[in-house]
Amino acid sequence: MTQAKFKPVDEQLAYLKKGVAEIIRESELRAKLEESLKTGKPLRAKLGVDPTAPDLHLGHTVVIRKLKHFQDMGHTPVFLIGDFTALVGDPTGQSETRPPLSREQVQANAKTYLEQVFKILDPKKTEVRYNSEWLDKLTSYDIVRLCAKYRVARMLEHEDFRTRLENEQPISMHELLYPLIVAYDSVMLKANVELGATEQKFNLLMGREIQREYGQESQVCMTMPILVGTDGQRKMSKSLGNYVGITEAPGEMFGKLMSISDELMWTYWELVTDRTESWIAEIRKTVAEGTTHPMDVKMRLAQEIIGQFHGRDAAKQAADNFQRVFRNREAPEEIPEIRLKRVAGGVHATFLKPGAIAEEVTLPLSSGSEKWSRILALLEQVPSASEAERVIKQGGFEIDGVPIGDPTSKLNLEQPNSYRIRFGKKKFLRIAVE
RNA sequence: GGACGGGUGGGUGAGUGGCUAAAACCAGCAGACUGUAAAUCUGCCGCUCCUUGCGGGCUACGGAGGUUCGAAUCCUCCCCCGUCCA
Repeated sequence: MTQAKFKPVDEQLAYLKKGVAEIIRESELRAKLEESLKTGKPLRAKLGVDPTAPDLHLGHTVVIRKLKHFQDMGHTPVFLIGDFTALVGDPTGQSETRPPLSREQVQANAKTYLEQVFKILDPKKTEVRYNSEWLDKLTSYDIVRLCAKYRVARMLEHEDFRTRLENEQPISMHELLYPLIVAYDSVMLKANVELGATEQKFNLLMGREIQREYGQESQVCMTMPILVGTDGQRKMSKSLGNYVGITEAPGEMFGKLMSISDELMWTYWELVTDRTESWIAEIRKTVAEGTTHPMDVKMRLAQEIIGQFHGRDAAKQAADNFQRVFRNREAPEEIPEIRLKRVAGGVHATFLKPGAIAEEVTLPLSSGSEKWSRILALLEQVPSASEAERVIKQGGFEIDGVPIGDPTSKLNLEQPNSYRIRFGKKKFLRIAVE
């Protein structure tokens, strides 16, 4: 434990400030860093996450990456899993009360969450905590005392509560408890810094006040911008369908990242890569001058991001594949294959995906040939046969490179053959009749 | 507990007895354009069947009944939400 384990305060501060939306207060952060440098004691940086859904997307990583920055600077990342608060439900940004999760769901989510988080954080240096550790033990007495420390009027100042009141939408009692409980977590963890997205500001600030009430020095709040989703409009979220999941296949991620607008790409450089601000500014200048093509910069961005989760090679491969399919308009090198085989009482289908386990189903098909629209629906390549028919009518269907516009065209199930299918923009598959 | 307002397709939201698979907008999908995109334009956008047609059937407006030739629209009961008053 020597003082040399920390870098000079200015250097740390510069590193920690990259991409942040707001620091409350920067002067306090500086003071804490100085104190830690002097005593050799690392700061405790808290990030609380509710495992309400099992899958992380890039939006979540913005703030996790900031926690990593603290780790990089030698401080202690405290990764708090809100297994208790997940049962309460964060009202932030919610227009409705969330359906409560069961303990089992929360446990399961927490596990997969951590696996994903450790793609970014170093598990050996991270303090992982669960807030049920202390929240389960609170007595009614403790809860009443905690509630006594905050005023209703102030609670209702929270924008989400306010707008819900205005819009005549329901607010449940337990939702008012959420910010208080999150603040209490900071007390229990003795957090020096708490990270969160900008929408968490209210909750983070509450931590400052409640810590003071419990005789602790207030934490510094550091908020990160919300990552805009691939639609370029709204925040990235799974329910809006504008997300890039970090466990998604490289090819999938590549496609999604390339679909963001040129303008939005700069935000992604800033929030989900390790490039410095000056590096980003430099390359942005060359694009503005026309010496670098935005598409190439975007492909590079996609590669860098994918590399974080899948490794360099996979990222490179995804890039090559993208080049092939979308720029050269060829079929991808490896496409999923479905083998169909006539059996008694139907047709047996085997799904072969590159790098995945084969799956098998039996389809209730009796006639010798069947319409493509129905086949694709039964194989769950489209939501419904109507949908498939629509796409076919609109020219989104090709067999072996030949557009098929006739919705009545059929697949002969008796004649062994192999077909290379393009369905819509992105879907390629091979169907083999045996 | 009382008074009032409300619950429509993935979302917002129009529609007060037939012309309504239900306006409009958003999202989504396909095609065109392009440097992947974005933007723009065109079309589609409940499910299903076939002879793919301004075709047939089924399902749908919180739930259950009822009135009617016919109900998202009228009636009854129930459930849910909000506001105000207590």
